[in-house]
Amino acid sequence: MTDREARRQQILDRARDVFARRGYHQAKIDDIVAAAGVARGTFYLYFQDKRAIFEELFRRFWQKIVVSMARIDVERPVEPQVLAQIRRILDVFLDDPAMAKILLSDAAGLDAEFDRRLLAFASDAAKLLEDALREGQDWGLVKPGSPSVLGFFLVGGVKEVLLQMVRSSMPIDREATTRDIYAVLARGILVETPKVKARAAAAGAKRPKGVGAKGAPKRKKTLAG
Amino acid sequence: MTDREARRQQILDRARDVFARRGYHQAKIDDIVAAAGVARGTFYLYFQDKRAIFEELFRRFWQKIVVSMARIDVERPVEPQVLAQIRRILDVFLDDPAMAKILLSDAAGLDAEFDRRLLAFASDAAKLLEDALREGQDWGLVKPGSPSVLGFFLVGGVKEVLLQMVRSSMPIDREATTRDIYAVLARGILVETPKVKARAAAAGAKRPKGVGAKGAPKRKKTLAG
DNA sequence: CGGGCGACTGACACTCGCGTCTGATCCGAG
DNA sequence: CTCGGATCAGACGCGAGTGTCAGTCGCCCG
Repeated sequence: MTDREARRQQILDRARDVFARRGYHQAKIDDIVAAAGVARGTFYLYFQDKRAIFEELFRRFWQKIVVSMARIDVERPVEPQVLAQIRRILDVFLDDPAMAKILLSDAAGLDAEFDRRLLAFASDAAKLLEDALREGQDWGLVKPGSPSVLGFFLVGGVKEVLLQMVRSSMPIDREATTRDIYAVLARGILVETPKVKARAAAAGAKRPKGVGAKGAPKRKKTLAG
Repeated sequence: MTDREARRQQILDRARDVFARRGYHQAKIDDIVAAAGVARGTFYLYFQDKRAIFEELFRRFWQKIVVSMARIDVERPVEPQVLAQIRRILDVFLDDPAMAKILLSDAAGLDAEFDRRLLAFASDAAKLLEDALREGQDWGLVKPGSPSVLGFFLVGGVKEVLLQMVRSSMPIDREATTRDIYAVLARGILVETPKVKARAAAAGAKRPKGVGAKGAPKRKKTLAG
């Protein structure tokens, strides 16, 4: 039956490409069978319908992600563990850009049932992350703040960075990106300065208070994703 | 013609609700006309097709966002400006949760043309934000790191927080959320500690290095969105 | 009063893509 | 060579959903 498995895999691979290129709704069965070089009927020999093949792709990639996860051991130095974790996630997504794009931009909005399942995943995982952050706060490793807000922020940040990287298909320095993300986690992006109440009216290149540049354009971007 | 405008607005409002509830693809013209209490034909008197009404909703909301934006003046204290900016964004989205949900989760993946336009928006805005961050780095206000990675991270973080808030429709403390987001921007989430190379093997509740709790579950959440 | 106008209606014809099915073809095993 | 299973090409029927169009209705104006 290794023959059958190979054929199945071939169709899966091509379907993945089509989904990534066109998006779920624009991807027609005809596109998939054409890309896979098989007849229409053959497709239905291996998969019940379009939804089923999409779910299988989704499930397989999800599995890779889950495997890449490791709990942080607070008894040991945390920084290298977190760096390694970030790097693993980057690798999983960037090694399969097509699936990454599908997961990050097409997965939502398929239908009510699929959305429901994603939401369920999301809320389970959010709760776990919340607990992890709360625990970190208890240990004094994580700063105060609503754990759920922090968690969503981190998750969203990583998602967006990955999505943009995959979309623009520009050259990616994974090592540098890992460090950048870690830097945000660890220290934020604004320079820490003593509480200088400097009203700083006049000119001169004296830096005012310790806060960052965040201009109008920023959120523009936000929504475009 | 105020009559005509009113009718148009009525259809727009109801369509917004339907899109928010069902998502773009699941929302049928029949759903919209039923919700608006008009006949099928009437809909086409006011809008060319489903795509057109969606674009109009999108365009209007986008306008509100653009208006809410203000450039950060580095000559004046930055912290209050950034806090106010975060708060304005929160207000725009949370005051119209239906549109927020549509924008944040249904906008991508409509079709090739719409995606293309979103990407254009995104890359323009990303470039502007990149410039802002780079400028901030020149001024010493923003820490080193790839401006584009930082920018995407921030944008993604804000998006995700908003999306989850809108989705779960739980009670929201806008003031506290504003502070939480600012805190991440300004200082990250991990507690800063001196470079203690503490290998810290044994037990004991001594805190190791200054890094945060980020466990396996986290990314699970990531993808679910 | 009646004729015309424009907003509105909803049944209808049409398109599109899905999933099935049929008969032909290919190929390895016996 | 022959048989049977897998595959092929593509025609087919079908249901969902769209956009249209002939017709209705209330209103105003002469």
